[in-house]
Amino acid sequence: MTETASKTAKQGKPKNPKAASRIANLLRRQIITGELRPGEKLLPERVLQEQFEVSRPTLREAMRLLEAESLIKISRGQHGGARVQKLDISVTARQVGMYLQMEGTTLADVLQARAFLEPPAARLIAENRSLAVLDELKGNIVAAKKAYEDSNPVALAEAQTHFSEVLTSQARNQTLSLFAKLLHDIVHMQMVDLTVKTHSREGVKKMQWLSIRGREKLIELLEAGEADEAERFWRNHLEASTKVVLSSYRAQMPIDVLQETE
Amino acid sequence: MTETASKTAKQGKPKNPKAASRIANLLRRQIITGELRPGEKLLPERVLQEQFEVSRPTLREAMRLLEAESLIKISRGQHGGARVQKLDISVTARQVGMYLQMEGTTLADVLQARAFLEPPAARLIAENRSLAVLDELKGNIVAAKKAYEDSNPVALAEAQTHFSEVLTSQARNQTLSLFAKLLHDIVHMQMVDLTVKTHSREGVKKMQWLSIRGREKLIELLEAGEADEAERFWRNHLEASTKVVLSSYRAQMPIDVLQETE
DNA sequence: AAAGTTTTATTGTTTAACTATTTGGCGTGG
DNA sequence: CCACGCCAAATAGTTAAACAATAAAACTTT
Repeated sequence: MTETASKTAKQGKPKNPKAASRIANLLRRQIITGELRPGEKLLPERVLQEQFEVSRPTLREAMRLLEAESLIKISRGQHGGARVQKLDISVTARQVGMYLQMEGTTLADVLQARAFLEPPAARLIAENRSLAVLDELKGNIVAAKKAYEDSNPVALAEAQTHFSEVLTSQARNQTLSLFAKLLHDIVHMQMVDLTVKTHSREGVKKMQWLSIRGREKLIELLEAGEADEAERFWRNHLEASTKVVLSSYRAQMPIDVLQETE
Repeated sequence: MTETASKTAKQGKPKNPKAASRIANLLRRQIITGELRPGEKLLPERVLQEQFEVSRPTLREAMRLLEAESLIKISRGQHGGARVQKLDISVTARQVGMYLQMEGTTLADVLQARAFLEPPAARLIAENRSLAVLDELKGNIVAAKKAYEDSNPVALAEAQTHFSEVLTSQARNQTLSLFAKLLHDIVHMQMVDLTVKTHSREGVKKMQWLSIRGREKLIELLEAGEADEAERFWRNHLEASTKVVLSSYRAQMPIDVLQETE
C-alpha cells in the first residue's frame, strides 16, 4: 500500500476539502436558488446532522458561515432555529470595505468613486426621463431645503445620500445600483464619527446651499432632456464639492470598517 | 434567584453575541490593521484557545469564518496552521455576485455596468495621459490582433478584459478599480460555460475585428488628449458592442455564481 | 547517500454531555 | 375569570476529551 499510495487511487467520494464548507455550499445553493425562501425555517441542527451525516460541531461550523453571510439568522429557545433571511447589504459592504481598507483607501477615494458613478446615471435619466423620478428628486430638494433651514445637518446628509441613491437606482442597472448602495453603506460607516464635526465649521452653510442649488439646476436639465449637458454639469458640480469636502474633513485618512461592528 | 433573574443583573462581561464571531472580530482586526501580516502564522489552535478562553469547537468556528473570508489559509501537518493571506478578490466577487443573483441580475446587466464605468475612465486617461499607460494599451492591441489571427477566442477574451482593467485601473481611484475587478471576476465566472459557444457563431469574427478597431481608435483619441471625444466615442462603442453580445449569447439569463465553486 | 519508515506537530471530526435562552403551558392566588 | 409566577420542553451555545488524517521532519535501513 505504501508504494501505490500517493495519488494513484482516487477516492470514490472526492469529499470536498472541509465538511463545513461543503455543507454550507449545499445549503447556500438551496437558499440562493430560492428553494428555501426568506422567512422559512431550516430543519433543526440534529436533523441536518443526520441528513448530512456529520457531527454537531461540524454542522455548526457550516451554520456559522451562513449566518456570517447573513443568509440565515439563528435564534434560541422553543421556536428558535435557523431562519432564511433577506441578504443584508451591509455584510457585503463590510467585506468590500475590508478590501479597500487593506489597500489603504481613503474616504476621499470612496467619495470620488461615487462622484464617478452619478454623472452617467444623470445622463440616463435625462435620456428617458420619467415623471416619477423627477418628482421624487424634487421632493428630495424640498426636504433638503427644510433641513437646511432647520440647521439639521444629519437630515441634510440623509437627503443628499437619498438624492444620490435615486439617481443611481434609476439608471435601470441592478449592478450599478448595488455598487451605489455599497458605497453609501461604506460612507455611512465612516460618517459615524465624521458628521459630528460638521456643526462648528465656518462656510459649511454656504457649501450646503450651493449643493442644494446644484441639484435644482440638475433637475432642470434632466427635465429638459439635456443629456450631455446634465452629465457634464453634474460631474463638474461633484468634482467641485468633493474638493471642498476633502479639504474640510479628515477624508484623507484611510477608511476603517471595523469600528465596533457589534 | 428566580425572581431577580431576568435582566436585572448585568454580567461583568457583556459577552458579545456569539463567542465565535467575537473572536473572529478580534483576529480580523489584527489582520486588517496589519498587526498580523500576510505570510505570518497565527498561533496554533490550542494556544488561541487558552488566549481567548474558549473551547476548541468554538475557536474553530471563528477560524472557519476567517478562512471563508480568505483572511487566513489553514493547513494540516507538522508545520501546518493558520497563515495570514492576501485577500482573495474572488471571495468578495462571489459575495457581490450572490447578491446580484438573488435579485435575478442578468449577465447583460453586469456587462452594461462595466460599459458604464469605462467611458469616464477613458476621459481621465485622456486628461492626464501617461506614456506608460498608452504603451500598455498599445501592447494589448498587438496581443489581441495576434489572438484574432490565430483564431484563439480565449486569448482574445483575455486581452479584452485586460484592456478594460488597464482603463479602469488607471483612473487612479482604488474604489473604482476594485469595482472593475469585481465585475471582471463575476463575468469571468459566467464565461466558464459561455466562451465555448463562441466558436461556432457566424459574424463573430467580424464583431471581434470591429472591437479591435474600436480600441485602436480610442487609443488615438487618448493620445490626442481629446477627453470629451474619447469618453463619448467609448460609450458609443461599448453600447453598440454590448447590444451585439446581448443578442448573440444567452446573456439575458440570470447569473449564477454558485456553479461548482471548486 | 538514497529510500523507506517512524515520529511528531498540527488541524479535521466525532461523541457526549452540560448550559443558556426562549416559548408555551400549567397552576395558584387574587 | 384573570394575572402572575413557576415549570417544562425545545432549541441553540459551549465545553470536554478522544480519535483520525495529514504533512513535515527525523530516523533507520539498505
